[in-house]
Amino acid sequence: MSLIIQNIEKHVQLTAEEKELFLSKTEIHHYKAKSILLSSGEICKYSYFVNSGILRSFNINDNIVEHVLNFACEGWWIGDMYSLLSQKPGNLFIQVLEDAEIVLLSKKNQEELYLEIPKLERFFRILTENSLVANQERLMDGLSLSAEERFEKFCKKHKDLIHKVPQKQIASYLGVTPEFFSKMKAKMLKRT
Amino acid sequence: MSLIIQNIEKHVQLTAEEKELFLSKTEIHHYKAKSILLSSGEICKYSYFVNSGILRSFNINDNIVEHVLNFACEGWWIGDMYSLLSQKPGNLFIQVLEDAEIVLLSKKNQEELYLEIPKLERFFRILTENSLVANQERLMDGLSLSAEERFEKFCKKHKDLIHKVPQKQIASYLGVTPEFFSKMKAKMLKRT
DNA sequence: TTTTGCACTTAACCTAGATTAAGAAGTTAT
DNA sequence: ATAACTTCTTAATCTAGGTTAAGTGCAAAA
Repeated sequence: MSLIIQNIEKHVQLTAEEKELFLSKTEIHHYKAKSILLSSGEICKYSYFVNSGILRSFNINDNIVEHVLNFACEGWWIGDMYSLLSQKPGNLFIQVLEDAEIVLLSKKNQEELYLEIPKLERFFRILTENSLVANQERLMDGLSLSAEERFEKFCKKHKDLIHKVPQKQIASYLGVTPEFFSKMKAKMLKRT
Repeated sequence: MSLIIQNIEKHVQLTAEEKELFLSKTEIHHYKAKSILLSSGEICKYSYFVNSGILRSFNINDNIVEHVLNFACEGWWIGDMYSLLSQKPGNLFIQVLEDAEIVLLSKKNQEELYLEIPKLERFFRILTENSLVANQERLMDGLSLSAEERFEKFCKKHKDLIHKVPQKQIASYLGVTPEFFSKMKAKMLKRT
């Protein structure tokens, strides 16, 4: 059973025909590490589901400073929600960090599927709700926790990622510079 | 035509009967400024839609420090998404800042409505999507903008709120202390 | 009308985290 | 293997924003 169908069936049940229809509207692609799936200024045409590998979304400040919005690994969705919904040019990049197998679902097919399989409207509603809750928590953490506390929370939540992605990108996700992150990490280790 | 129906019809069209059914599943309440509609530790049972007045959601740190998550004025929805979805105790407060007329939609009724009027599944999906996009932008702003820049953005986006809510709460929303906010504001005025 | 209590300001001092710079260590390509 | 890059570390110095504290102005009790 494909990972993406399992993912959907966590929230809504599909018949065999519905599964087939769904899969017929997706494409599977393989990408090497460092590939860019979406660039700032482009219109996002797909939702990306990760079968294997690791992706990240980030934007680049006027300056040249990157800020990581999200990581996605096995079983996660990623995309530029703003651009995907508005069909206007976004300001996110989506990049492969570790060789990846990705399921692509185009916006057009997604909307057709909403009409053909209304249950999917529910699925994506729930997916978006969960994503919103996670984002709100991260927002509040940014307002109320120190960098150390945010890092500890990150470690608990993303054990797998810590040794797989360059730490400068974890620093960026947490909202600190790589230099400060390195210093902080050393201090935390010494304390243990 | 009631404000909440107008709000829904921005995204999906309802028949006269559907409108009636929807409204029959809501309650209208009036609250005085400072009322608390939801406290930390409680399970959130309603989505709140603001007909008039102003609400805010916030949490309180171990310390005693408040952090404003959101403001809601006329035509906006507010709630504790985490608690509402999980039906577990949340950590948000929801409070009235200016005398308000509020439409309450219980979780139970909302779920019944999804079955009775599947179009509403679409409506709430779109609502949640838009909310997620706004949250992601705020998150990125927190990572990449200075307090001044965040304040300028806030002013453009919420002209109405600036003179209606205590500025210590705007400070909190922006993630700075009231003292720093006051200093920053004075500096910005002098510069003009 | 006085008092109590917030909201706001100002100012001195403090610190988490940024910046700059330079070297060490690990990767990738040749 | 070696060159060329990138990531990570360390350290000195700097600053946006926090903390503490005292004072002002104003609205709601009493």
